[in-house]
Amino acid sequence: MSRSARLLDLVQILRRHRRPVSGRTLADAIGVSIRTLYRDIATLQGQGAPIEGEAGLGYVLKPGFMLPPLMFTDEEIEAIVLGSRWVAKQPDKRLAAAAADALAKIAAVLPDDLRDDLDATTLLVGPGSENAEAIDLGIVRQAIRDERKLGFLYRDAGGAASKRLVWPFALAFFDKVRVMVAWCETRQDFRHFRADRMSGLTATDIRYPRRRHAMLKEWRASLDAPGRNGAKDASG
Amino acid sequence: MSRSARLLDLVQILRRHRRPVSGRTLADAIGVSIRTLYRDIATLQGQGAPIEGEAGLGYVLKPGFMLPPLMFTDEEIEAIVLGSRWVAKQPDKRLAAAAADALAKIAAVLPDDLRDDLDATTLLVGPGSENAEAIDLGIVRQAIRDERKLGFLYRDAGGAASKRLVWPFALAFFDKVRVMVAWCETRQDFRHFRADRMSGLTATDIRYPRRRHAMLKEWRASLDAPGRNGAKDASG
DNA sequence: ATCGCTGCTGCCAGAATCTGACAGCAGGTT
DNA sequence: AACCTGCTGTCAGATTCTGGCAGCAGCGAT
Repeated sequence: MSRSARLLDLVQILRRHRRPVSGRTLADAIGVSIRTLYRDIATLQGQGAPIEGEAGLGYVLKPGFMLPPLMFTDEEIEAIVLGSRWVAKQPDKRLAAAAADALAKIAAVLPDDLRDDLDATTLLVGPGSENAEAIDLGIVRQAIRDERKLGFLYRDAGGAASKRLVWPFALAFFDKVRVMVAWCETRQDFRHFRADRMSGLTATDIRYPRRRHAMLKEWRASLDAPGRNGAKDASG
Repeated sequence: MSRSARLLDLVQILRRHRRPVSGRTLADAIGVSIRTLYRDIATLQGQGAPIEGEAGLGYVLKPGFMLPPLMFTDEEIEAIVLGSRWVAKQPDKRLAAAAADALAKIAAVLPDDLRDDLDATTLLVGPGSENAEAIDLGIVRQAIRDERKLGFLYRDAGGAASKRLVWPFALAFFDKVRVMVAWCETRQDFRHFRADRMSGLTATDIRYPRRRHAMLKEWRASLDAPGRNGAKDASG
């Protein structure tokens, strides 16, 4: 058995005991000498495992779990982060704090570019309707990641349809409705588009000339300025 | 630099390149021989990293990310799983599928006892009100984990208060309101209790005589039997 | 087809690391 | 005081890792 596998085993064994376990017992369980066990414990502590040893008693692992190395796709990471953000906004303060802590741990090991991707997935909570969107939001997310222009047909609240070419930079999640935030080329302004009112989505190869991150920042600033009224649902 | 750290570095370097990178380049980047690089690539592939090598071209890493070993508390894991379950129920099918995949990967490496804990946190989506609960749900979660009785004061829809001693076994999340599901000793039946109507929460040391998992199963079965009417909001 | 580049595997000796045993100290329980 | 336990240092042997070499196969360009 490899050393790394043995370390995970050790954590699992510790998890199964609430009372202190002596090093001798642990060493026998994983089949190594007591000396090596001490080294393993030290390694685990170095990796952040909350193991405590007390002389005369033994070792205890604070409730928790060590996740082994896992491979996630971008979308899976995005789903986890989005879900955790939602939990972090729930009224259950304890669980919300736990979600925030978990997010911080994940964010700490994420490469910068992926962290930027996640910033483009804003989480907003508010009242929403039940309509399910017919379009493939994967295309929208890809366009945001690649900073490419996106074409589609938009039907506004009044039912009037219009053709749009936009620079998408964020996807917001209301309770039931997804909203894409973008710079609209036709209107020369920020607009947001309800996903359930979009159709005929067309990904283009044309990169738009601005940085996604900068636009997001600018859009947020525009939201804070009540006089300007910020972005509005695209009807104009 | 340790081998494990080097492997993570290797993934990071691969992430930064979209075009194929030759093994020679990678080997120089991490400071090892080409032979060792081949071994490292093989190890990573063995751990599930989607690295592909083509003769005459080089290596490409499919978009994704390898999470290094991370330590989470029980509550942090619970928050992540709950959030992912929420995402998995969203109308955005692509992201929902990603959330389900991520959950499967996490569940695969979770010890059984922790998985049971998570089953006790049911996710239900439906209309809810805005009331924030005043009690500490951490106590409820702890009681569920320990399978211990819980005492509290409950105010029903009509405003009448009653003292309760229950065997809690699940915590359900509606959109805005948390609901505890438990066997009520006084009423000798399953009941669910809105967290915002509970007060004076008292954790006891008394273990209740049934297994949490069995009660959860029985409760779910009772929900499917319309004649019995299942558990109701505790007013009787 | 030929050439060059690359991925991939087997082999082997030296380097690096891991491991077990022993000794000794400190802190806690009985 | 006696005992158990955590923890550290040291050192030789076992194990693993590493680099160099050789050879085969697939791909693209000439």
